[in-house]
Amino acid sequence: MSSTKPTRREEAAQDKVARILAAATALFAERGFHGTAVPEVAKQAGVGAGTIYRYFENKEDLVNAVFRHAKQKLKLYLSEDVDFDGDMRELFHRFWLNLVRFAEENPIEFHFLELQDHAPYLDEESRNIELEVLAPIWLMGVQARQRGVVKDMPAEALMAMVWGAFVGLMKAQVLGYITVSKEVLGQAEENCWQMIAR
Amino acid sequence: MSSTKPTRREEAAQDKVARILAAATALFAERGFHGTAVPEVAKQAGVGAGTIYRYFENKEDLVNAVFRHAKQKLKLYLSEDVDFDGDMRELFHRFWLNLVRFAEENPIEFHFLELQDHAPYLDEESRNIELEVLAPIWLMGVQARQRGVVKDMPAEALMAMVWGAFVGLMKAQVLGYITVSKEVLGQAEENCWQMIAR
Amino acid sequence: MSSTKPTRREEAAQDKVARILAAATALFAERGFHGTAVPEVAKQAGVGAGTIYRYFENKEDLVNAVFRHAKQKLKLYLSEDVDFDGDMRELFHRFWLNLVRFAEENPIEFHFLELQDHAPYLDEESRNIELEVLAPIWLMGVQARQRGVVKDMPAEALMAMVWGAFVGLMKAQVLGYITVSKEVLGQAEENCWQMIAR
Amino acid sequence: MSSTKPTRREEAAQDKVARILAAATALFAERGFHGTAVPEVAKQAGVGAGTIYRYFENKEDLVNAVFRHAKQKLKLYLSEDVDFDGDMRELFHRFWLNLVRFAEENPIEFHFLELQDHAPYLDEESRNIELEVLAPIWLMGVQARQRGVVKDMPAEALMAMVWGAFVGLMKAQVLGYITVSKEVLGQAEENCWQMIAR
DNA sequence: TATGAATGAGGTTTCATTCAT
DNA sequence: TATGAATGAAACCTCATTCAT
Repeated sequence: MSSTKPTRREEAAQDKVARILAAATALFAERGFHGTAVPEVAKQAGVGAGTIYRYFENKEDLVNAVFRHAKQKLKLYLSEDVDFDGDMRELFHRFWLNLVRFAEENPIEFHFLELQDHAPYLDEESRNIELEVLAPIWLMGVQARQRGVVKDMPAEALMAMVWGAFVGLMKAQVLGYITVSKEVLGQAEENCWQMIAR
Repeated sequence: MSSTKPTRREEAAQDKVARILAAATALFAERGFHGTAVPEVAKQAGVGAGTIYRYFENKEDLVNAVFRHAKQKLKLYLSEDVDFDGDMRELFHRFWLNLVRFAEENPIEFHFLELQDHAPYLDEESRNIELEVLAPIWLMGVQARQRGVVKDMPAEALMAMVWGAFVGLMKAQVLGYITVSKEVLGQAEENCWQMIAR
Repeated sequence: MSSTKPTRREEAAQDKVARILAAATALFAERGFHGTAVPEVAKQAGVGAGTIYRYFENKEDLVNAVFRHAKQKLKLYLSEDVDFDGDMRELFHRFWLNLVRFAEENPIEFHFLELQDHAPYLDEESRNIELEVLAPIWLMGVQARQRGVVKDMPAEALMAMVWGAFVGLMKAQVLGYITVSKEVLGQAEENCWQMIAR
Repeated sequence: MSSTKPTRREEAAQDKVARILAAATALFAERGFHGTAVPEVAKQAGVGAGTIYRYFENKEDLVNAVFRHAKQKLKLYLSEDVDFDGDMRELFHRFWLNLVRFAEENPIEFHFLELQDHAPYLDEESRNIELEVLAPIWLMGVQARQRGVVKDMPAEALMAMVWGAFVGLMKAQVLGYITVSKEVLGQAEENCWQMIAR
């Protein structure tokens, strides 16, 4: 076997990084980048302030790691069980379910990713992963256009509207305006499909 | 009467407040609340740092004023020429146009309002105005539900999705993924209507 | 008159900068660059820690300012009443007196300048002034060589030895090994002349 | 007997201490005491950071050890082949050669020792060794005075000037102002003798 | 009333030292 | 015994706020 068992030290380090990332994600999501102090992250992660700087160059490096970690997870969720060769409505359903599951199982990551203005601190690697996440969705959009199942608009615009509608629902729930039940989510999916379907 | 013509001093003061609000809106929109330094706001507004504190208690008070100012403007735009007694599709069209016009004519305010997490610093007055803005939209939603023109879902959810779809479009444009032409906006309106129409 | 009287604010600022420079010179001379904390400088200067950063970009900028200020003063002292066309022994005497006067009247600056390893933080402007200080001494050395009054060695080496001998005396005094009286200084001058004279 | 042949473990420990001292000397010489981080010393010495604390109480203890080690070496060099009963010029020549050899063969130690302001961290043992190093030079000075071969000044002052002249030469070389050849060093010795000789 | 220099609390980051392995 | 990850005190620096002018 190539993956021999890691030493206890390596385990501890991985655990520590994981705890730092989790704490940072939660605090950045709640208060934004500038509103979060590094020692607060350390405290919530249960480590010393200096420890964070053993694993991350600086605060920007940390937030980029958080961003990449969350996007990577989103990418995994979105790509689950998708079949680009099958029925488009079915594919859309798949993506919708995957997105719902991601938002439900990772509300903090979802909130963090929906924060505006990551741009000022994202490095190139982070910008690349952003594109990787969008790629399969974009592929679906393009195929749907080609097959004539969706409206005659830029695929990117249609995708942006669906994504936005979903985010709008989630935001309204967070703000307490609505409660998003399973049933509402199901209806919302059909609504979105009708929004884009020809 | 209280509204006799203002003295030159009052005019100067109003001008100063206006410049401070404009500068603050732009900077908060660009860098967020915590990422913006009060002296920077003063510099961009062309006033001394201390002057800001003559008109606003502190930084939080300033951001609340910016929030209220932007929301008030949005409220004005949205309420223009709306007729709740007429055709629902027509009313929807009206709201859509008003929203488009607001976003086009006030991109900075629009961006500021779409920033997440105003919550941590909003005071009660600011939260109230938020509801005032939503009221007419909510009224439209409720009426449309009653008349059976829209889908059988919580009106708030439908409104949230439409709003979200519009925001999604705008965001995709800002991020450079699409260009939102007049034509696309018109199609998007019809798309959104199909999303919610029964 | 071109130099109208400065406002009280300008006076206060100049006074503040002077006090910061004085405090920084003393502390850097005593404990070195890395051994001196900026807030300590502020405290000794009687200003807030932040004030230093209004006048100096950062700690490095401060130490460069200290260096330049001290070197500039040394340059003024050294160039007083020197006559390059007269007798070389007389010129040497003049330089020696000037140097003695500088060290006596500005012991802290002298000590600061004799610290080793300014190099790591000196910027170009600071390196330039270093050369300006050496220029007249170097000129004396070269002339003395040409006229055949001093030994047949590189003028720079002779100058370095004289300078070093003087510094050695001062250092021995600081360390408590000797007391350098006026008389000793006079003898030392003659000794140094004999060291270099042909 | 205590000095039986050392075990391999003892050898390893001595080697480790030697490497730590060498690394510390180089880094302290280059960046000063406060500018040098203990983990950097460890890295350059090829040992773990904690290891340094097994052999030295703390950073101050380490720099004292470096100081003593360098001074001890200097003492060895200086005392080589000196004959206090012989000719003074000959003795002076001997000391000069020894000093030159030390500086040439141990440039780092020489640089370290010439750093100003060791005082703040030197302990008593270190101060004592300083005196041990000066003792033979001082003895030469006193004898030369008694025999009337040198000028009628405090011997300490004469020694300080010679030492300073030599240091001045070395410093000018380090700063790039001159190149100190064997020939220059020989002339410099004669110059120094003329400086102090009656 | 308006200014912006001054302040010092608090932010990011480093590093001497410890201690589990 | 040797390691180096972990710590937290303390460094440098920023910025919300005040106040003399």
